[in-house]
Amino acid sequence: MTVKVRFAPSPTGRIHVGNIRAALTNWLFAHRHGGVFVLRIDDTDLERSTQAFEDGIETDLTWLGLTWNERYNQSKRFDIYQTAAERLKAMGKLYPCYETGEELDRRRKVQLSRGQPPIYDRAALALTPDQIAALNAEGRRPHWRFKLDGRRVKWTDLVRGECDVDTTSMSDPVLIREDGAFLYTLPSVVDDLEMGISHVVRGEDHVTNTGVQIEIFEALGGTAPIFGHFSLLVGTDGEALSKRLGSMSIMDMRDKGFEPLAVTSHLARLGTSDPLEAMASLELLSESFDFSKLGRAPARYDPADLERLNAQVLHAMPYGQAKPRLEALGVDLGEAFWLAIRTNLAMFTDVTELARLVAGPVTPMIEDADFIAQALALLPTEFDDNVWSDWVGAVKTATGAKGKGLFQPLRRALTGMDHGPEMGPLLVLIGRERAAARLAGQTA
RNA sequence: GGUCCCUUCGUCUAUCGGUUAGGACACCAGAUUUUCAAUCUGGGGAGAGGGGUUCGACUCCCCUAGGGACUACCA
Repeated sequence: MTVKVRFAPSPTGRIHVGNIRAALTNWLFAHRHGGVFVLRIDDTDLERSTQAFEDGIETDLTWLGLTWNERYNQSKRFDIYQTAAERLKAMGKLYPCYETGEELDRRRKVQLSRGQPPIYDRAALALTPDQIAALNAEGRRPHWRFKLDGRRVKWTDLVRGECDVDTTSMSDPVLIREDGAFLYTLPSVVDDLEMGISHVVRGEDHVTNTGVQIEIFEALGGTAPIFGHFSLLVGTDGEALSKRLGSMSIMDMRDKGFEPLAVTSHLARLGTSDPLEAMASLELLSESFDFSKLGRAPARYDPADLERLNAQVLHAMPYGQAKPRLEALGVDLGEAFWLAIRTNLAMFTDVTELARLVAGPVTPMIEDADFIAQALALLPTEFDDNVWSDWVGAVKTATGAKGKGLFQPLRRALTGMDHGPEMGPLLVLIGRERAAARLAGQTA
């Protein structure tokens, strides 16, 4: 079976960790099976959808490397939905309702206060053709509801196994609004059918929808795709993540300087039985993807894990990949520099600080002037790869200092800091002239 | 109020009736002539609670507690 999946975001905001996880899971699954990944912009809500958010979705997906093979806008496909709606109307599966929003709201509250489930009572189904004609004559425009069969709809879910939803416990869903706008449900089903979507992979917040959607798939004479509902993410305290989602947009992560692979590795591995580690590419990530590895319990999203993964990505980043970015920051000090300092990076932009350690200016920290003076006198004239160990050995012999007492003052004098990259390669990069100046107490 | 799902080390998870309950990350300790990083070695650390079923339960059933989702003319 050819795998064809879709990511269908609505351009009503920037995408965040919650919905990018859906995009990622679909992408990984598609690539694992040589399938097709469709980007379907769900802009049926004309009022809330904006071009800027639509562009933002493309920017974010592209930044993460989640490229798409096909792309659609639902707002350009209304005629297709209209045709499907007419078919449903002809079958009597889609029926007009004239209650106002306030009315519906009031009824719901009454039901709730009586301890009853807030389900639509299907009053509109009792309307006679004459009544409907009268209502229309009054200028009232209906919204349209899909008449549920009222049965247990079953499917075998890729992550949840055997599932069923009892559609008798649900209201008939509104498919078309009073103003004629299509609500998400119908376009989603029609497009899945029309585009030949083989697998619908999404968060478990859609399991109830699946029940009604399968009924619509079948009403339209189609076969429902295979469904997979992964568990949602929660915060570090186990509370719903949705409350903090605003601060976790992909855009923010990019602005803060996180590596895209850290973000994707994190979201791909979280909640799975695979180790939470940074992968070198999305392809590698997709090779280990398997629905059977997904847990059913909500997983905790911990930003600290993202930071760790980000560091991992940096620590393994080859020079060729870093070079253009180093150039952009004006700190491309060569491959030896990159290899010497990359394991000390948490964020890529940390390189500017580390570059300063080499190129200056560094204000030395010197406590024991005599000791440093002795060290300066012993500084070799030839700076080869062994300069650090040769020099330190000589200083050790001359002063009797050892261990921390030996290394710490030298590091402080040379870098002005208590910690940093390994001194061996660093000293070579600093060079004799600057090293000597710093040991002499000068800022260099 | 109703429906559905979930609950194993701090975290993500393995286990699919009989295990010293395994791994990864984190943490702690040690090693690698200082620190940071990396690496290696070792260590502590778990079945939400209560009832059943069974020779035997983390595993099956019920109840309770906690968490999540859904219950829109949002998606």
